[in-house]
Amino acid sequence: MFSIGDISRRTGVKVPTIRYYEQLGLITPPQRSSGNQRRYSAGDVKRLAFIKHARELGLPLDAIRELLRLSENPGELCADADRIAAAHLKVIRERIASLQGLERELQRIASGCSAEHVRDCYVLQSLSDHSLCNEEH
Amino acid sequence: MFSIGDISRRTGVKVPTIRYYEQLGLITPPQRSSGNQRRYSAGDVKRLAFIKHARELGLPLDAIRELLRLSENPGELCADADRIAAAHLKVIRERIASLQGLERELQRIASGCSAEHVRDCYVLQSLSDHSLCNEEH
DNA sequence: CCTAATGTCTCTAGTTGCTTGAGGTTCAAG
DNA sequence: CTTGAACCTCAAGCAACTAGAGACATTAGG
Repeated sequence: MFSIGDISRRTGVKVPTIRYYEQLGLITPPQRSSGNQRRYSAGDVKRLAFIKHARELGLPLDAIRELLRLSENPGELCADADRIAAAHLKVIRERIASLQGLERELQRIASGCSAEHVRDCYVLQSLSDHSLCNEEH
Repeated sequence: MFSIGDISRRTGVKVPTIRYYEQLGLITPPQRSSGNQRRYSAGDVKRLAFIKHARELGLPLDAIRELLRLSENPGELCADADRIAAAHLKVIRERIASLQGLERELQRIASGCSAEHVRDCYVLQSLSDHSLCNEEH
């Protein structure tokens, strides 16, 4: 039996976040001590670690909810889990591509300013005037 | 004199977002028609376009607020504007690097599953067991 | 000039994934 | 038995909007 602080240290998930996950229904309400404090089992720790790991990989909570649901039915086909992972990979790749566009543009703008005063600042001019840009965004 | 819908179409910023920016003090409250509707000047359009462009580049609103303040004092040194742009570029690069780490890991996980059933699913196993990972995250 | 359609007004609440705080109770060590 | 840390609930705050309700304004067509 672990207190909420115990599983927080074990999983790296902060205490208020654990309570928040419980509120969302991602983890089931654990047993309580006689004084109404949460007492977790080893299974609860595993489940929370799963959530933590998935969050570190950037998966949104509703995808995690679905993965948890799947992992509770070991006999089901795992195509759904693969699909969720693949969809998320796609999202991440799109996000990277978009950020790389911004990176190029911002790099160009930020390195293009050789002015001293705000009046001639290329950064500010670029922001004012979209036509100074190379790419779409 | 432009209505809020006019400048929305001109800048691509949605109507409720314009009102939201006014509420935050990013744009000054415009004049009003006799019937209490907002009426904007050409200067307001420029300012809003500036904000839009900066948002498209991913700058947070408080950085934009600072850039707007700078651009109103043309005699000041523009080092601050350059610094804001450079700092944001750094943030973007870090975000890209972090996402690329996730991409590699998720790619590995997602392509490593050749199981049929959830019980043997490599995706779910990887999420349960952090030690199956190659990199930190 | 009237009417209908569209635009605009304010205000509130919802989104995602938490974090922070207030005000109070319980637990564990000494 | 006391003290200090950990825990409890509930509410609100963060970024950056978006969505909806219910009411008023504007404008184009007839």
